[in-house]
Amino acid sequence: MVFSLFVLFLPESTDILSLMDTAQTVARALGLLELLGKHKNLTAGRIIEMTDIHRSTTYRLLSTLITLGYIRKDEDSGFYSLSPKILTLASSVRETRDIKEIAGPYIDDLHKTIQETIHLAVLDNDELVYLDKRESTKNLRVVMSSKAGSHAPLYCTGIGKVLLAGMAEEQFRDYLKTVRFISYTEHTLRDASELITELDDIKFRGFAEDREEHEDGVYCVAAPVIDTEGQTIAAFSVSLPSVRKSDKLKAELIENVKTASRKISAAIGL
Amino acid sequence: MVFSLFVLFLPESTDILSLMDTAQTVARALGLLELLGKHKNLTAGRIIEMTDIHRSTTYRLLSTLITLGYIRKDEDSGFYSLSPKILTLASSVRETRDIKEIAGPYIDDLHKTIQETIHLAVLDNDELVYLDKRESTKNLRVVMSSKAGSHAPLYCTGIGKVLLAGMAEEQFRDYLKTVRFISYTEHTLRDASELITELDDIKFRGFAEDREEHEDGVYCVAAPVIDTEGQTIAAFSVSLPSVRKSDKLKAELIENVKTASRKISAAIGL
DNA sequence: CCATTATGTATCAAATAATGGGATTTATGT
DNA sequence: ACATAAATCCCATTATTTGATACATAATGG
Repeated sequence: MVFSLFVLFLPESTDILSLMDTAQTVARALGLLELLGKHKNLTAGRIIEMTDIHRSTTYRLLSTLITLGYIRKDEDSGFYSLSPKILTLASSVRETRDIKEIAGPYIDDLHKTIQETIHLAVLDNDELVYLDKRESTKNLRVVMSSKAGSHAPLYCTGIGKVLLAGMAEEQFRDYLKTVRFISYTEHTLRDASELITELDDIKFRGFAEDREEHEDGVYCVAAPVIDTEGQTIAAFSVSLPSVRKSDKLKAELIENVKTASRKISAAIGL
Repeated sequence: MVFSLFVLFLPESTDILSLMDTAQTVARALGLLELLGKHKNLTAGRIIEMTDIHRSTTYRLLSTLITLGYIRKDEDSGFYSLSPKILTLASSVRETRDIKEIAGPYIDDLHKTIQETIHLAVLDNDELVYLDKRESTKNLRVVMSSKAGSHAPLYCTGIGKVLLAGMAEEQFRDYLKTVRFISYTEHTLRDASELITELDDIKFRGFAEDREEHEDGVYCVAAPVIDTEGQTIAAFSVSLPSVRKSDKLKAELIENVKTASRKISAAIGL
C-alpha cells in the first residue's frame, strides 16, 4: 500500500492542494516516479491499483514519462521502471550540493581565528557570485556591497583570480574573448598578458592575493574549494584594510586560508 | 542558451505536442529539473530568460517542485538547485537497472555451454516473476508456460527457493504467514519446517535444486544474482528433463551455474 | 475453445487546473 | 531616499487535463 503518496494522488483533495501553490499534474507524475523508485517490477495494472488515478490518466502520464525518457517499459514483462536518465540528474545534484553548507563551519572557524571579512563565491558565467559571507568584527573593516547573490568581476578580485586559475583551458580562452579590463584602481591588471602571468603564479602557489586591484585600500587573500575530481568549484577570500597588512599578518593569513582551503575541499568530497 | 528544451517549453508548439500523447505541464516541470541539472547557480530571473515560460508559470512550477522536494532555493543567493531527493530516486534506478540486460550476455554464455532451458526471475511479492528465458535446443526439452512476465510459486521452484534463501528474516516470516503448500508433485516440500531445512542448505551451498518439486520429470539448478550490498536481487535456473540428469552432468551444471552466478553478480555491481 | 481478465489506444465532452496578464509587494542599488 | 528590478500574489480566461466509454489485442484459465 502507498501512504504519503495518496495525499498527492487523491483527485478531490482540492482543500489541501489549493492552499499550497502546487501543480497537481506535476505532483502526480513525480509521484509515479517515486512509486517506481520504491516498488520494483510494477505492471500498469498494479500501478493503477496503487495510485487511485484513473486508468486513462495513469496511462497518459506513464506514456508522457516514457516520452520524456524518465521511465521505460520492458515489453516482455510489462514492467515499468525508472530509466537511467534520472542518474544524469542525480550526478548534477552531487556537484551542486550545498557548497555553502559544507563550507559554512570551516568559514566560521576561519572567521574566529582571523576576525576579518570573509566571502565565499562560485563562478557564474564570466563573473563570480557570492554565496555567503562573514563580516569583520573590527571597527575599520571591509564592508563590501557584496550581499550574497551579487556579482563581481573575475580578473580584479582574489576569488575571481582563483576561479580563473581553476578554469579549463577552453573556458578560460572563452573568458578572455569577452572580458574587458576596467581599471578600478591603479593596481588593477590591465590586459590578458598580465592576467595570465598572475594566474600562473596563483596555480603554483595555490592561493591568490588581491592587492587593491578592485578597491583602493582593500587587500585580500583567496583560495579555492576543489572537488574530488580536482575541479575548482568555488573559492573564498579574507578581505582587510591594507593598512592592517603586515608581513607577519600576511604570512598568518595565507597559512590559515590555505589550511581552510584544504579542509573545505576534503569535506566537499563527502 | 538552451536547445532541445526549447521544443518542450514553447507554449504554442501544439502541433508537435498534440501529436504525441504528452502532458505539457509535466514536460515543463521536468524540463526545469533538467535545466537546473545542467546549469548551476541559476536565479529565477535567468531561468525565465532561458525557458521562455511566462514569469508567473515559471515561479509556480518552481514552487511546486520545491513543495514536492525536488529542488530547493538558497534564500541568500536566490539560486535554485536540485535537492538530494533526486538521489533517492537515482539509487532505485541502480537497483532496478536492467538485471535482464546485464545478465543477458552471461545467460547466453551459459546457454551456449549447457544447451538447456534457462530462466531469469525476480521476486514479486510472494511469487517470482520471470524476466527472461532461453530455451533448450534439444528435442526433449523443458517448455514451461513461463513466458516472461508470468508468475510462479516460490517454495517449489529452484529460483523461488534461491530467492527465499536470500530474503531478510522479516520478509521470510511474512512469507510463511501467507504461503499455502500445494503439492504439485510427490516431491513438493510439504510444510514450513521442510522448507526451512532446505533453505539452510541452499544458503550454505549457494545454489538450489528443484528435484521434480513443481513438475514431474523436471529437474533444475538455480543460483542467485547478488548486488554489491549482498542482497539477492534476482535468480536464474537451468531446467532439464530428469531423465537426462547424471551425476556427471549434475556436477557440470552446478559448476557452470555457480560460475555464472558469480559473474552476473559482479557485473551488477557496475 | 470460448469466456474472462489485463493491457494499451483512441475519442471526446466536461470541468478543473494551468495559464499569463497585471497589480502588489519586496528587494536592490544609486 | 528614490528609482528600478525582482519576486509574489491575484484572478478571469481558456486550454489542458481529466475520466468515462469504447475498442483492439493479447494473455489466462477453465
